[in-house]
Amino acid sequence: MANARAFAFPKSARLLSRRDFLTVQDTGLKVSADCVLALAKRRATGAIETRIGFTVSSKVGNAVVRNRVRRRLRQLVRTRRHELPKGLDMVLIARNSAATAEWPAFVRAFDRVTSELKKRFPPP
RNA sequence: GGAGCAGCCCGGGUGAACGCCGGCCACUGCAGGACGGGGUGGCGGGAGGAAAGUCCGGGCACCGCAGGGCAGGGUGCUGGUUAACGGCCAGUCGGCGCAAGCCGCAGGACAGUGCCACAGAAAACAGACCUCCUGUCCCGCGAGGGGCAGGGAAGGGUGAAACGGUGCGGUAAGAGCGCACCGCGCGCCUGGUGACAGGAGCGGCACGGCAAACCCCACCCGGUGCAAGAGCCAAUAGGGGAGCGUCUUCUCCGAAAGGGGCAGACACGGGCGGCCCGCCCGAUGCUCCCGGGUUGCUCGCUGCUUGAAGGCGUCGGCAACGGCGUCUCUAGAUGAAUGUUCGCCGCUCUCCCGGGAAACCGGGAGGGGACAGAACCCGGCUUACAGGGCUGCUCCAGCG
RNA sequence: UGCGGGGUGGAGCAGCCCGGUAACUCGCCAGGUUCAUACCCUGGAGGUCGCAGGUUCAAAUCCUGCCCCCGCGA
Repeated sequence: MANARAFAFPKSARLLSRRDFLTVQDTGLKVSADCVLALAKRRATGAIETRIGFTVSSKVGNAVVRNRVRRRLRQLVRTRRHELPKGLDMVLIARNSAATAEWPAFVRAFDRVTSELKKRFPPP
């Protein structure tokens, strides 16, 4: 059943409230990669699923640009979510350069974030 | 063929892989008193002409509203149109353009107040710096200069603007002093619903400009906004603090001190969501302050023949628009869906190769493809926009 | 989503209401003073008044439409 929808990205795998964003941003671990800034924190209880939220501020561009950046980030997370460590809360913040970045730049940035997080949060 | 004006329309298409939001249906099975929630599958739907800016106008919702007045805001040629508008349509006037057309916050300056820098003699009510003319006196051989009395405002100069303009006559010099044309004012006639236009006449020039200065006039406007508001809701929960006056008549309890009740007066406080008059309220209740709880959920919200809805046809109207008939049903998110990646086709630009005298044709490679993302819903306005299409019209040139 | 404030030499700010000359401080340049520097004294340069259009004889100022920055409430 899990294989049938391996690339799904339902709401249960996303951060949805302002409180969650703030705790991750205040106490989480920073990983910087080109056009993206990632923040991660291990979830308090023994939850398995990694939850991810996106932040694209108005400094990045107008509404069309912001939507495109957020959809590309979500596409990355959707297809390669299984590569990330389990049981984390993450926030991906788009930098200003994300407005003009091409698709390969997003892929390289995600590679950096993934390898860095695997070092910081090794599987038990 | 070139240059230009106006109006309308389009805003890439298609395929694969993997996804997101919502609706309906089926199966599954979690919880169970019930509403419900999860998973899987199937079938439909899923951004714009400006969705933008938030500049106006409405719908809808709550609050307020006996009545009156004052503030405040808006609009501003006329007539229509509309749910309404600062929008739109038609016309008038003024300006620009050879023209098609375009632009205009375009009421009132004898209701009042105010301002008009610098320059200039003088800046709004008339006045006279240089000067012109007449008479007379003085100085000087003379040319001429000066004083006084009077007439005049044509000429010079300053300015954005100088108290009608141009021409002819007239005069000592001049002056609407007279005449013609133009401008201005007044009433009359004609046309028009009206703004206004045209005509003949009279007056003999008085009444400078600025109201996108205060203002006056006419008309319009209650406030706040879907985080409105309603339900789940039991809750006006439970808790702490402060305030609720004075005097008088009558009366009740009491031996008295004092306490209570009704009514009135004067204050005080509160409410009437801009203010005032005015009105209402003030003792098992009311008002204010402190403090506590809420990642709240659902409806509103997106269609039940819906809705100031859209398409087509027809009728009325110059048109905006309206009547009738018929067809269509068209996104509903809430850390916020409507995509991401890779191909192909079409458009366009550059380069290379081949053919050709050239226009061009065939093949290959590379690049470009705008402005911009619904957030309660409509009607407008304004602003941004690669490229393309259609219709009508104007001017110029050539040919027939 | 509603509302408020601001944009003036390189920097900070007046002037705007009530139209006519853009003032001040710091900084910059030149000269003086000093053996030299600083302080001080004298003189000078430097501003499309955010952009566009309009009203007016005349606009930083008044009106209209845009752009940008900052702040506040729900």
